[in-house]
Amino acid sequence: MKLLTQRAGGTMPKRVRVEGRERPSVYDVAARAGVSIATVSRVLRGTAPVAAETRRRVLAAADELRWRPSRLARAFVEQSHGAVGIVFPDLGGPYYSAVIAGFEEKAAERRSAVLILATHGRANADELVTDLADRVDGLVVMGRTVADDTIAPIAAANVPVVLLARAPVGDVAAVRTANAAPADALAQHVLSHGRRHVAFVGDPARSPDVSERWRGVRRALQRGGIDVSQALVPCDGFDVEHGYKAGLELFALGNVVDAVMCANDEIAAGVLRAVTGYGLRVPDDVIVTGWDDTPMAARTHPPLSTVRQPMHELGARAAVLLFERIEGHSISSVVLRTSLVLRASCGCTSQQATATGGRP
Amino acid sequence: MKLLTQRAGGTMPKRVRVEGRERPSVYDVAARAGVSIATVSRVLRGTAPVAAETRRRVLAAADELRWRPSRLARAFVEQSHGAVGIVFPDLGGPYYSAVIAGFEEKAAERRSAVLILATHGRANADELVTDLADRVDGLVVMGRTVADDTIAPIAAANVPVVLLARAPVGDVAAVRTANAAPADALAQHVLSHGRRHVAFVGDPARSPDVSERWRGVRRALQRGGIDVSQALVPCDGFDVEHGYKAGLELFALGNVVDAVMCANDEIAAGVLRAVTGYGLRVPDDVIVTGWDDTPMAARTHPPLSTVRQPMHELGARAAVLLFERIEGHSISSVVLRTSLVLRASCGCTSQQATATGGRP
DNA sequence: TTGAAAGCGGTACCAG
DNA sequence: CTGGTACCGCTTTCAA
Repeated sequence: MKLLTQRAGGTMPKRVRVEGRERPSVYDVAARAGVSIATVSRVLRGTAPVAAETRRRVLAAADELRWRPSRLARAFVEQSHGAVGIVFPDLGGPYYSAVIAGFEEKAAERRSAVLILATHGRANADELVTDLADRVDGLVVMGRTVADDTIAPIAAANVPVVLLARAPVGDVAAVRTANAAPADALAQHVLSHGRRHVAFVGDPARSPDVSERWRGVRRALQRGGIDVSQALVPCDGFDVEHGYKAGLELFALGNVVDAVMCANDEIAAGVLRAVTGYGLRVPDDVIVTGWDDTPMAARTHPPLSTVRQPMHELGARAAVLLFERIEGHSISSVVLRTSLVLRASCGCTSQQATATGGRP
Repeated sequence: MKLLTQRAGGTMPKRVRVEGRERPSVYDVAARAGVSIATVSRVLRGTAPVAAETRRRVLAAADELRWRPSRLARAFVEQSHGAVGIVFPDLGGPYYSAVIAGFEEKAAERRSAVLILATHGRANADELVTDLADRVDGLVVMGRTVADDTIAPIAAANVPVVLLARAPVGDVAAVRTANAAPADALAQHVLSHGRRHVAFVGDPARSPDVSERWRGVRRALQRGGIDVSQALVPCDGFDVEHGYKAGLELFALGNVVDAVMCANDEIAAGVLRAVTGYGLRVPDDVIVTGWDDTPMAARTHPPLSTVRQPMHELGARAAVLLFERIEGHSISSVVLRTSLVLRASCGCTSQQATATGGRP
């Protein structure tokens, strides 16, 4: 054995390495097994037939040396990171968790790692995303997390990109859910409960989703002959606190509002607190609606009427599309279906669900 | 210029490459700028002085070719991934979000990418973690996400590891918060409200944190001469739904319970619903307490008495420790301080906070 | 079935 | 200040 590994002009690796603290390499394993590095590679990858005995020796050597092929080297030679990235504005809240979970699940199936970047409104977000693009085989970017001007060069550099929760731009595909149509339907439903003073709480500038929802709501209100000039109530965030604040302000203004449609469930929960804090009854005095149908929607008092969107699937589909794109297939955008979930907060007692918008 | 790049034996790269669809490499840039690849590297890294004019030419060439050095190659030659990993059982809920946010913040400061792995109780979690360990410069592992037997070989292979929300094992450092002491203190406080029938809702087998909390509670109860044999109420998850179910079962048994201490705030919120659903009053009939002091704790009805732990800092400290370890420094474990937050759910109206446990 | 050798795209050392 | 070149650890022809 000793002889084998030392025969001149034979399998001896050029670099002589002392088996010390260092991480072993293919050369060490090859030497120990008395074979060439090519054979070691073949055994590990199963890419070509290897004699059973040789195979055994290689495996034994690898095991004894506790060798694991360097991912760094392998990634380098294969020109593939074996990882995909996903960019969010934030990580908190049930919506993001669900989307990420869906994405992560599909990535794990493909044995791909997931790089997560939450921009948190950092000033250098664009830089971080550009940076991330260099580290992954493909990238999913949510909503308006980064500027289109940042995405364009990345996509142009042949990095597969899939947009999430927004419209496609150029030839960059997107996965999103229906917004305007179900928002319109929900608003119409609110009107059908006899309401005429409807407010929408949310910041359309914050996300394409919200922007579309507001558009749908406004459309329905206008169709109902309602003045929408005062209907939009700003809300700087998507969590309960921001909803609560917005709710307080809304009623502090002494507004006569008999329905508040919110950009998501958490804002709605906050508004609900504010409303009841003012001694108003829901839905009798004021209707409140949410969006997403997160678990909390069924638990508020009263339970929230909302629009269910498949958050988990949103992430999963984005991942699937991304991997198809990475594998060289051409992909096209997807709009997922949503459904109205009517509960007590709009005055409906029974739950009904109606599919709206979206072609899957 | 053309001549320059073609002079024999000169700076012409051995590999002749047609400037086509391919990603440009240093060789292309060097050729275009009429310099050697060494100079290109120097310009980019600023690792050695370069003449202003040369520098300009290199930059121009890089720009024209839209060249960005390959991260794959750089990582390979530098033997560094420029990324750290973090392993969680799950991603939902405010606790994980906050911890991740803290971790991610520090990672971004170091210009390191973050690889997230949520095991979701997958059967092959250990395999995924071992896999992840090959892709990062260091790893943070939360609680009992994976078996110690999985961690050991990773740490033994010289991959920096920091444990999170659990005790250190061997020479692997950990960042955690105080549990037993504040749990003991909180339980004692509950007893001071005259309660004698105290239950603890949570699964100690699920996380070291919960295990310690239960230990502290039990200690206090026993010290108070209370029988703890029936005090532990199982709860399979950390969310509101599981808390609700556990709460229902607890009272369905016709138990005479006058205080329910929960493993976290969300479970407590669920229990609160169940309790009030049974027509019991909180805190008059039953005291309910949580843990974490997540934003929701202040919003429940009545607001939750709980134990505040610095979730964001937990993630941040883990990151800082990990980077120190990656940089070769030796690190030691940290226990972060927690504090009691007493609100109405235990019968206290005013909020008081008392630091407990932990040495920072 | 196996070995030799050519890269992958950078970094950094050594001369000049 | 600049060029030549030896790696980094692995995968993959090409020959034998």
